[in-house]
Amino acid sequence: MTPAKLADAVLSAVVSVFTARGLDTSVLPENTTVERPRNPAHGDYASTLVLQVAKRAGVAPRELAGWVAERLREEPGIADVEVAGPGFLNIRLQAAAAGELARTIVTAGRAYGRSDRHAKQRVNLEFVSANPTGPIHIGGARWAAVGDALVRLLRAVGADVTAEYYVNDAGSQVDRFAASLLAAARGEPVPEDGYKGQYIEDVAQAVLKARPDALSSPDPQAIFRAEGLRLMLEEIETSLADFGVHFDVFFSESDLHRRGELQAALDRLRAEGHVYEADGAVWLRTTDFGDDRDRVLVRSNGSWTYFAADCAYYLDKRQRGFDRVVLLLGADHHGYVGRLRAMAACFGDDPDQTLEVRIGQFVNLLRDGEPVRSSKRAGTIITLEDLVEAIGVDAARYALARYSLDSPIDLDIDLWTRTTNDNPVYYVQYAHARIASLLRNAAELGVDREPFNPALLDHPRESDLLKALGEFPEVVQTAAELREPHRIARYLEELAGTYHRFYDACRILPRGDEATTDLHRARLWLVEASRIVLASGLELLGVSAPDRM
RNA sequence: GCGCCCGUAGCUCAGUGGAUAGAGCAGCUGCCUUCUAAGCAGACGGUCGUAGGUUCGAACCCUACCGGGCGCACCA
Repeated sequence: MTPAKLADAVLSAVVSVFTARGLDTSVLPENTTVERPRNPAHGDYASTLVLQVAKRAGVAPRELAGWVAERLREEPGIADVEVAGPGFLNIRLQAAAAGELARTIVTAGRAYGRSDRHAKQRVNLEFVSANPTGPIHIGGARWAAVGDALVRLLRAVGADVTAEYYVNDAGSQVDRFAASLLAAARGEPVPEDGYKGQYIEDVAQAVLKARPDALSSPDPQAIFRAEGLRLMLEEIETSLADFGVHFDVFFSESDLHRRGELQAALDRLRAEGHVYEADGAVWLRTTDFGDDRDRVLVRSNGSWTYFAADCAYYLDKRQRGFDRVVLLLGADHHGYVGRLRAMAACFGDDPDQTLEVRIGQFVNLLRDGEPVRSSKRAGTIITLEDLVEAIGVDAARYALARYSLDSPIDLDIDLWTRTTNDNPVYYVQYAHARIASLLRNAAELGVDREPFNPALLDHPRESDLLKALGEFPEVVQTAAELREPHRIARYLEELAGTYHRFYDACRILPRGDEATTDLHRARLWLVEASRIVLASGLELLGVSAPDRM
């Protein structure tokens, strides 16, 4: 029996008690969940549903709990139900019902934990979107790891997701980039406000190689601009691909300009009545929808603001049919949230429904416990590629995805490069490799899984493992809905620990010339189920599940 | 000054109103003649920043304060 099915059984027991006693069923929720108590004395699962509804139903919680317990005990698969404390329901499953979960998981395979709950949702998830004026730095690496995991998670719950990268190829920073390349190609010092670093030199040379005529053309900077952007973007795509991150769309800001979408967005906002002119500039009255101050769309010199492009971009996404626009931004952009939400409202949308801005804290790099300064302009960036080279793709992705977005990450380079066994990802991967090895041995010994008697899985470590495996679907769903992939990593660490403890306490394969028993076979189901969930969870994070370590 | 985020074990961090608050790492004590010891067991370690409030119940929700990070352009 899965926790979800048990929760359904609890709810229907409550409904039937309410109906039988003439209580007001409208105070009941549409669905409920069961918890896994830490204390084994509190049963395999516990429900707090009675506590939540008793007061509004006008019944004493303990009395209501008693009625529900009586009804629940008749449910097949349930061994016992106790009323505890103020009205907790502590439920114990029959070993056979609990053990059946192993069959459920093995039968479902990779589909276990996945659902179509959000199948009707079309989501556009934009992340990284680093300026194409340099390589992806360590901060961008975090959004790449988290964003890609989120894409996988949302797809796991059935959402139709487009992973998108916004290429800021139209602003003045691109001019500075082009000017820096040109200067480097001419052997001149880069401009004061230009970009520094070896990569500028490299890209400049690459441009010259592709376009030997660049310096003698009528507008050299235009060539360095176009070619430089192309090369830089290529490099960014390559390092992301090496990191296992793929985007469905690289969306160019200059395309928005070229297609006149900024003007179209402005017209639309004007028609909605939120645009006015003052001091020679064109403003959007975002204060109508909670922003601190109104925002300029067209400067008094006639040029578009970056924000105007944001408006056009949002409108473009909506017109492409996305009903949910999700942005992953760094903490330095949190000041944008208010204006972005207000902008969506100015278009007539309800930002609570259509726009979601997730703010992530930065990655601080430490070397010997000292912060490492990372500045793109000064050329002292630590890039995604540096990180991968130092600690590998698996460790890097895992390290960047295992923390809450709200939490800044202190990544000590020396620690991560020096010690590999301190790394939690190995703990999880090792559990998978251990299982793979064991399954190879089982195959060699000719141990089969049939027949399966789930009632034999009644050892405490076996029950713990079954319970941990049973949590996976809800963890996936919660992680997807809250946009918090780190929950998957934390879950996997817990599952790996539970497996290691099971492995330590329970012999799985027959030793020496022992005969194969039904217990060996039953445990093999449990082991295979564990492998499936570990591999499935690691896949959601984009981390490999090795068969050997 | 205003806004957002954070404050939980020595360190790094989990914990979307439930029971005795957890994990990893560091440090201590044990466990490999047969399934991977990159593992396991045990002990140690806490006024959940402070003070109030909300309720059957608060690390979690509300208010104030303290401390830290990051933002507050006709820059991008």
